[in-house]
Amino acid sequence: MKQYEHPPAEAFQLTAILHALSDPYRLSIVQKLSVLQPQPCAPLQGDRPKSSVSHHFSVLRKAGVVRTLVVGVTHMNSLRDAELEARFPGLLKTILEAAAQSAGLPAQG
Amino acid sequence: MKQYEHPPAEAFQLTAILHALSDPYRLSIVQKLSVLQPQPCAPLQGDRPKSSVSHHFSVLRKAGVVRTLVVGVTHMNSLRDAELEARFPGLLKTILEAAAQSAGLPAQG
DNA sequence: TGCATAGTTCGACAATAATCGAACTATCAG
DNA sequence: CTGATAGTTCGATTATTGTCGAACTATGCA
Repeated sequence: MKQYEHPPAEAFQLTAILHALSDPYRLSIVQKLSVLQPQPCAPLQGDRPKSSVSHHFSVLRKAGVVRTLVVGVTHMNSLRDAELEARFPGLLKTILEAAAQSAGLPAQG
Repeated sequence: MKQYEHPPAEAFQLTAILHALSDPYRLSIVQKLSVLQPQPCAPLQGDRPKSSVSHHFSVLRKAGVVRTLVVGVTHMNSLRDAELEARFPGLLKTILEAAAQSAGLPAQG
């Protein structure tokens, strides 16, 4: 049950995080994780082939946005929200709010 | 004195903004603007050739991060902070704080 | 009109990133 | 060991970005 490498919070790079979140597909993964966590890759896959999904998760992992825990045969992903919050306070939350806002402003109008 | 096109705030795309800010050079421009605004391109140029600088400003403009006002022979740039704040509350501020934090935590240690 | 300044546009090239099929690895069930 | 499942790695292709010199545009000043 080999695990992944994850950068420590001190090594997080703001530009890498912004880049990771600047892709709509990856941003949508992060949004989904923010409401249900942890979650395997499969239900987050959408219509993409597995190799693409794997690539995007790897970008998210390397940026420090997501942590992947190998448990049995599935890979459980969760946001590294506490570490992100400690390193870059408010960043993830603000971006998620902005994302929620831009994608069909919920039940208000 | 022809002016530039700038997207209206309603057309801002979160992913485009994140992408614009995910480049270290562009992020540094935005940081400099945040402390002194408005400012022409020249003093923000760093060591890059004019054509590169122009390209990066164009990315920032198209994303809605920067507004460029042509006044006489210089192009005065400022952040569209109020509009950004209205559209994506806290986003720019949080990113700027994160940027300040990651680039050499000031006088503390 | 002529020249300097500030910045853009063009076009070519280099580097980075996204996409996807196919083959592979690891774990679990039988 | 066999088969199934979950996801990765590889390698090739394409698309998007960044970079920069050279030519260009617009304004201001003499």
